[in-house]
Amino acid sequence: MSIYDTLNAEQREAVFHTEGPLLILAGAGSGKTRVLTHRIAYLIEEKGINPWNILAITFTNKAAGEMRERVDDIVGFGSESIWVSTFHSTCVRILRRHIDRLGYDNNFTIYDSDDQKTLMKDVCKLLQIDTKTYRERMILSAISSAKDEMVTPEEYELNAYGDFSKKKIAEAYKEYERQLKANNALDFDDLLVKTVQLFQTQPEILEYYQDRFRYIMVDEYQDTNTVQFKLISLLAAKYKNLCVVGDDDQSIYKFRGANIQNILSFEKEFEHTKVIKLEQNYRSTSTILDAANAVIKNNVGRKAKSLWTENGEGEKIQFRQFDTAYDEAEYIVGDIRERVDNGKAAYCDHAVLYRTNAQSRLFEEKMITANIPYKIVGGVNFYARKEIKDLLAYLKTIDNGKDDLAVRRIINVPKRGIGLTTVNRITEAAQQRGISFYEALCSADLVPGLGRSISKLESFAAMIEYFRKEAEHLSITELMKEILTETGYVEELKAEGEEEAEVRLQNIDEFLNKIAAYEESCEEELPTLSGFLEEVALVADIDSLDEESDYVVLMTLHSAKGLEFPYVYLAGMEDGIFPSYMTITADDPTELEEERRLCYVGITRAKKELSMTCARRRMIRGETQYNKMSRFLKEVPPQLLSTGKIVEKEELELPKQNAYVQAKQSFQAKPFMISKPVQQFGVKSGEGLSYGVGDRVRHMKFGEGTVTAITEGGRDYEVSVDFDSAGTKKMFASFAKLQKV
DNA sequence: GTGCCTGCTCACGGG
DNA sequence: GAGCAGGCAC
Repeated sequence: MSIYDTLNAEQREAVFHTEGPLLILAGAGSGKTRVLTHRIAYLIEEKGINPWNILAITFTNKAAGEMRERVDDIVGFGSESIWVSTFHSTCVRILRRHIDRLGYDNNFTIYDSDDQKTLMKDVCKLLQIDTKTYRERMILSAISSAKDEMVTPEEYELNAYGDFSKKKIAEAYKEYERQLKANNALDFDDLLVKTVQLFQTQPEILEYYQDRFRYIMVDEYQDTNTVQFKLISLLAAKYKNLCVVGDDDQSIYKFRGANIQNILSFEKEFEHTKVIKLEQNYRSTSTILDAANAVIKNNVGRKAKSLWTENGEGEKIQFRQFDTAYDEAEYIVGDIRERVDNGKAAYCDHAVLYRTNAQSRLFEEKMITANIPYKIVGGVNFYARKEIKDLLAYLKTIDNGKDDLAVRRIINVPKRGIGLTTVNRITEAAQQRGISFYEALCSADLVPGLGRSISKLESFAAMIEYFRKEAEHLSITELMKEILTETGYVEELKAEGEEEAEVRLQNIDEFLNKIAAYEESCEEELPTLSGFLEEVALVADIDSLDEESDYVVLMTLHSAKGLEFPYVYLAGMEDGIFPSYMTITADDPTELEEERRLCYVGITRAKKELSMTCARRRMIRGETQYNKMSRFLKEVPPQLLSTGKIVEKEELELPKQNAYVQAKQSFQAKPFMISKPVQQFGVKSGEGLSYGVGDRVRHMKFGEGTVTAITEGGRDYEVSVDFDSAGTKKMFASFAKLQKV
């Protein structure tokens, strides 16, 4: 009995087909990761391929981490020399070694979208482009699309012939590129573009990597864009042992240039491609699968596919419509709480998926009140916080003095009396002399009109030079600590004493932890400053989902791709949210199709049970919006849905019950048929609670305290308690389970 | 040069 | 609702 016996016929065919181009069309949950990992094992163990010669590319860090883990499990010896990484980190690893051939320093900086925006602002100022007519983001997204298609600034200009706004963008593109290069920096798109350029201009480097990566595998192939396709085509051109796995129904990244044509071009670019379809689903119940199929079949532009499963029918899909987004969040949180308390599942068996990151806040609040451990994936990047960016700018300045953006960011942080006027004078001088900002600053005495600032500039430069010297023999952690004390950064925050400063200090501690974690994780390779900065730039969430801890996962539908959970909640199923307002109003019907594929991805994440919820009104950007239920919901056959306990009319008009029971009941199951808001029950504040304002109460976690206020908060009572040790907290009566003492 | 206030924009998604 | 740019007073 070998490990390959557990595979079905098609999966085995894919595993055993090792030579030549292979296209695997794998439906959701059809075990494609299993195929890829087994294929790697087969290559090494049965075909005697050196693990060193294998490259597996994924889209997200999360997917890469998961694949890495599974490969380690199955391969055992030698698995660490297989490259398992994202497109972007693959490129960075290559560029770090060879980008000097393209005229960059090998310790280039990577700009995130904030940096890009800052740079573009400078560009627009320089070219006198009015950012009211041409928004920085608009220009940047045009440039990004151009780079995805490998269009150079010069080509862009040629194409723009006669089109005024395109011409403007072309100008900005050119200058943006010039400044990036001057700063020795690359943006995310450049990582791919420059790698392709490197391969196209340096045949011997290309050949080295072709020989190295004799066996290449690409996951989520449907989401590759033109430059990514070019990259793998170049790498695989010599041996043609390229295996790509994709599902056109799960293509959800058209917005960043994903090109479905790549699946079609694949068979053109690589002759004699073997195509294998995986159609048996091992993940979900047939109910969930039927719903997914019913939704996706409304898309016109797709390849016919028939997913099937041997799994049972399972539970119906739960559907609820609520009055407000608060109610929705409470229902979901309460449902999870109940299932965990009943011992039916652990926290980590649950995932809450939503369309936009902004929706996470409500769930976060409710999870905290319900004392449910949770983890938000994605969202505001830790490394995008102000204090962290400041500290990173120090490290970048020390590592790469050409990064003007970084130097300018910290030249007056903490305050050292170097103002905007001085910075502008230096910028000008640097531009005139064609040197970097930092170089100009070092010879400040040559810059006219600086006056008294010169001494301040000199001491700043002396400090950076001192750090550079220290960096030679200190670890990154030690260097960072040195920076924190020498610059007075921590001192300044401590002096503020505000709560916000407190949070920032905690984040700095967290940052030090992350540095330490990086230094530990580099076992053989020496931890370097550049290495750390690179990891930070590429990894959104350094700590990926770890299996050890037990928590509910909150994330966007996009982040959820490739993952699976026994219990999945799709929240915010409303027209205007999902599908988003932009796609509903768009002229292009394919945008709605992309949105529908996203829905398909969401549904097929669920293994056992799926719940879909929506709210009649919710706050968006500070204003209340009234939404209809999502059109995708209506595409699910009604017989697959359950709307929970239907409360009869009489029951609604029953004499007042105990308010606590009522509150609990109303958030547990509020079917969408009820049009009468529960608030109208006519219960007065505090009635039915065993305690009132001024009473002493006990809370499971926070201990004893005094009730200061009770207000009616929609479904439930909101109770404010001044705890003796934990401070004042607001909580919902039904969750807090307060005991009168 | 610094700090505060106002008003504008932003939000669709990830590396 | 939040974060940021620009304007204005000190």
